[in-house]
Amino acid sequence: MASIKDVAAEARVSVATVSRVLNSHPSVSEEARTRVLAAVEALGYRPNAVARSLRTAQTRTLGLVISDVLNPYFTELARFVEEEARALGYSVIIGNADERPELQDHHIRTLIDRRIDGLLVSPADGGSPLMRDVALGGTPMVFVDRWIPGIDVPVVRADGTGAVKDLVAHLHGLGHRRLAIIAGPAATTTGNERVEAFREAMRGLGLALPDAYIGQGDFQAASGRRATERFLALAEPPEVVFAADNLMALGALDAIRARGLRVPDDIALAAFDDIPWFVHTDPPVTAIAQPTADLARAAVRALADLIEGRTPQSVTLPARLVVRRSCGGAATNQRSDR
Amino acid sequence: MASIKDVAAEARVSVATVSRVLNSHPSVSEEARTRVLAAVEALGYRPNAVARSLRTAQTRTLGLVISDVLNPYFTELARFVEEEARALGYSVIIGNADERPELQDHHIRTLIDRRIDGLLVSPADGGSPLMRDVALGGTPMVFVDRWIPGIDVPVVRADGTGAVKDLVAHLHGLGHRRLAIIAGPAATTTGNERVEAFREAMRGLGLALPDAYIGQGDFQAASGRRATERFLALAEPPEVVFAADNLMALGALDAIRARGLRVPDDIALAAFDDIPWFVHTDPPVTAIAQPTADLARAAVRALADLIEGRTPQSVTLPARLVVRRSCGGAATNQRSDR
DNA sequence: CGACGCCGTGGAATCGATTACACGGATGAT
DNA sequence: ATCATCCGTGTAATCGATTCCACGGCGTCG
Repeated sequence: MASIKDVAAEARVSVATVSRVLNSHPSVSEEARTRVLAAVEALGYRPNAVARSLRTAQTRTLGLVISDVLNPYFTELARFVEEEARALGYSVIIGNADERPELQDHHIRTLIDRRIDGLLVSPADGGSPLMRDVALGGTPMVFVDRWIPGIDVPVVRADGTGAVKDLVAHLHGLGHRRLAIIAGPAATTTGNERVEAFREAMRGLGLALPDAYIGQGDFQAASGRRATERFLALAEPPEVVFAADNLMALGALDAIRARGLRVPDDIALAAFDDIPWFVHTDPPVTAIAQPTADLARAAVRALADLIEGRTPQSVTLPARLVVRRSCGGAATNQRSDR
Repeated sequence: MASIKDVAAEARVSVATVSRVLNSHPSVSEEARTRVLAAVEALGYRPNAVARSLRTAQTRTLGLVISDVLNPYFTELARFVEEEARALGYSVIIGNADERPELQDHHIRTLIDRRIDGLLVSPADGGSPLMRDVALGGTPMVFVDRWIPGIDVPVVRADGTGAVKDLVAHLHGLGHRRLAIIAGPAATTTGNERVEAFREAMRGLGLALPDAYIGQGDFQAASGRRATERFLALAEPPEVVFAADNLMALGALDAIRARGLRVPDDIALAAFDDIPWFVHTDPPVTAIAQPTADLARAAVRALADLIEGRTPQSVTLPARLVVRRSCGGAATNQRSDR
C-alpha cells in the first residue's frame, strides 16, 4: 500500500509538503498542491490512520461499551450513537458486554489499548476497579442509560419516574391492585431506580409492594421467565407483571403462555423500554419509551465536549408511557413510534 | 500514559529487553524478566496498540460491515462473529451500512484506513468499485450471508432452497394456491435467490408466480408495508405473503393489521430469517431459520485462514423451516430455538 | 590454551505520519 | 538600497513499539 513517501516521490516534493496538502495547510503553492493531488490519485493513496494516530496522539474514535447487543434498545442506541459520532467526525467501536462484567472489562481494556479518544459506557455492573481507574486516569468518559454512583463523569439518561407513575395510575384505573415487578440486577442503577419509582408510585396510591412481588432478574429473557413462573406459583399471584426491560418482558410472555394463561385477561403485562416489536406481539405490549435517539446524541455530544476541552453536560430526559392492550381496557394512546 | 521507555527506565534495562519480556521472547534472563514485570506493574503500563500496529503492520482486528444493525438477524450474526474472533485473538469493528451503499463504502474506507487485517462483508448492494478494489487490492475479505458475483472471495452463507421448497409444500398442503413474495433488492444475492427458490418450488407444484405477486422490497419494514398494501389492493389478492426477511414481514404484518385483516384467517404470512420475536407475535410467524452461529463461526475462520496464509473454505449451510401458526393449520413443528 | 558459539543485552533503524525549525527568495516599507 | 517579513519548501525529530545486528562474557570442544 502506497505511503506518503511514495506520493512525495511521485509528485517530486517532500513528505512535508504532501502532508500539508492532505491537511489543507495554507502554505502550499497551487503548483505543488495539484501535483500532490495528482500523485495521490495516481497511486490510490490513502493515509495510514495508525501512523497518524501515533503521531497526533488522537484516534478520532469513540468506544461504546453496551450491556447487550441482542437487546433492541441497545442496538438502537448504538445506531444513533454512531450516526451522531460520524456527524462529528468520529468513528465508533462497539464492545458488547453481554451483561457480563468480565467481558465488559475486556472490552474496556482493549479500547484503552487502542487509545480511543473517549469512552461511552452503559455499565453492566456496579463498576470494576478497572472502570474506576480509567475514569480517574483521565480518559474522557460518559455514562449513558446506566451509571455508577461515585464515579464522577457526565451521565446521560432517561428519567422514568414520571412514566412509571403514569403506568401505575393507568393500571390502578383499570382496577388492578396486585402489581408485581421483575427488577434488573441490583448492581445497575436502572435495576434499582425502576423498582424504586414503581414502589413510590404504588405508595402514592396506597398500594403495598410485598417482597414476593419483586422478582430478581438480570435483564435477560430467561430471568424474566423464571421470575414470572415464581409469581404464577404464588397462592395469590399478581394481576400485573411489570418487567424492567424488554427482554425480561419477552420471558414473562413465555412463562405466561406456557401456563396456558392469556394476556391481558388472566394477567396484565407492561415493560420498560419500548421497541418496534411490542406493536406486533400478542397482545401489543404497553411500555415505557425512552427517547433513545436524543439520549444517544446528547451522550456523544457530552463526550465530544469532554474530549475537545469544553464543559460537558449531564442530561436527563423524561421517558413516557405508551399504552397498548397488554394491561386490558381500551388502548387510548395507540402510538407505534415507527 | 506510561510508555515502554518509562518501563525500561524503571527496570533499568533497555526498551529492547522490555519488549522481549512482553512478547515472551526466550532470550531474557530471569533476573531481567522479574524486574521488568515489576516495573510494568508499578507503572500500570499497557502497550500502545497503535504503535505496535504501525511497526508490525498488523492490527489483529477484523472489520465487519453489515447491512443493518436494527435487523435482529444481523445483530445476532455480529454477536457470534465477535465471539469467534475473540476466541481467535482478534477484535472486531462493526460498520453499519443501514442498507445504504454509500454508507457501506464509507465504512469500508475507514476500516481500510485503519489497516484492519481482514474484512467480513454482507454487501448491501451489487458491489461498488471500491469493494472491487479492496478485494483485488489484497485485503483479506470474506462475504457472509450475501455476496457479489464476480468478486472472487470466499463466501459463507445459508442455502435456503430446501427450506423454501418445504415452505411452499407446507403452504400448498394447507390449501393455499395464490402465493406472493416480497423480494429483497435485486442488487443483493439474497434478494434474488429467495425469489428464484420460491418460483422454482412453486413451479414444481404446478403453480404460477405472476409478476403482480412479486413485491419489490429493500429489506426494510416500510417496503414490506408498501408491497403488502399493493397486494391487498389487487382484484385477486394472494392468500399468502412470504417476506424475504424479517423486517419486511413486520411491515407486512402492519399493513395487514391496518386493513383490519387477520393472520392467518384472512391471509397467511411467512418470513425468511427466524428471530426470537416471531414466537411472540400475533400470531407466531412461520419462518426459515438460518444457522446464524455456525455461519458466523465459519466466516471468521475463513477470514482468519486467509489472513494467516492458510487456504480458506467457502461454506454453505442449509436453512430450515420452522412452522408456526401464521399460515394456518396446526403448527406441527413448534420449535422456538431459544 | 585458543577458537567458536551461544546467550543476554543494548543501540539503532524502522513503520508512516505530523510539525518545529531553518532556509532561500520575493515582496514591501522606509 | 537595505532590511524586515512572509511564503513555500525541505530536513529532521518525534510518537511507541519491534527487531536486526553487534558486542561482551562465558562455556565447550578440539
